[in-house]
Amino acid sequence: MEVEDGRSSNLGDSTGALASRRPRTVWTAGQRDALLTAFARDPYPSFRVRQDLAREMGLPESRIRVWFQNRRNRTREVPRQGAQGSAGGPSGLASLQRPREPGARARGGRSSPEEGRTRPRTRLSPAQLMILIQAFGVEPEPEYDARVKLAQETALPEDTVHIWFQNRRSRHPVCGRGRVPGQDSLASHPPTPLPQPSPAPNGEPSGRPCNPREMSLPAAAQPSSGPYHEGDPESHPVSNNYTVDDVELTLDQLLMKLQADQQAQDTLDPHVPLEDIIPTLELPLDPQEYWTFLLDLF
DNA sequence: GCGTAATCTAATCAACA
DNA sequence: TGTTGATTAGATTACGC
Repeated sequence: MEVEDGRSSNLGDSTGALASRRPRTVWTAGQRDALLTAFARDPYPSFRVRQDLAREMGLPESRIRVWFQNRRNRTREVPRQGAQGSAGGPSGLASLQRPREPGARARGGRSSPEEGRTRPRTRLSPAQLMILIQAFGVEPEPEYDARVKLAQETALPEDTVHIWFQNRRSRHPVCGRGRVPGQDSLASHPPTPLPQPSPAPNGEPSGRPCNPREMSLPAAAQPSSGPYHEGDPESHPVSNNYTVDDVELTLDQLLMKLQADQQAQDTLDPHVPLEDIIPTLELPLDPQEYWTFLLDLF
């Protein structure tokens, strides 16, 4: 599994400043020609085609996907003045209509299932999930550099990390955070610290979930008032006979173990089953039960 | 200053347990 | 059937030339 670093030779380095955004890709004339040719052939290339293009150009597949997204948007744009045809939609769209199945939706719709059409679905391991959830609790909107670090820690492509955060934000909104309209959220937050094993008692992550069900791991033990206990003051302890303190403690241990392993190996192997790690911890509760609880929690 | 890469949200599909 | 990774449209921001 490759980790996209997005720093190909033809990428500009933005002055050495903190990379809140991925350095802007500068296409060569040859690359642009190849992209335009591919776009003329199919504005909705499959994952396989995008991957082939990426390989030819020595760039991450995600750059190819974004180029096609932007290209479609620009091609679709119609003049604001004098535009008409409200009944049939923008006329400029005609050539861009993706072949759709009957009943396919306007958004998120896809053509019929086809081998290699989409990227193979990623199955995140418990260790990878733990790292991501922990990071999300600290910073739900990680900047580019932080995403690259997380990608290295989890051995996932940066793009997959990015998508995971997007999905997570949309499905697990956090209180007290929100994008200010007209403001680039990427530039509006300080550099993202990587997750720490033990948040200070009062140093809870700002990204507190709004949903009581959402117990981002490090924020699990929060007995104080607030949306967490809305209508269910006994909702935590979370499960069985465990208290949140038990969970917090063991999660801390688990994270420290993972980080120690990572330091020892330079990179964390996300494929190491969590069962192999948990028994080595000094747990205040039964490892097997804890493992079951973790699976339930995730 | 313009063109466009990068990023966001929202909606949706679809694989899988 | 619910969860969640992947994809899309559309809008916006900010960087390279």
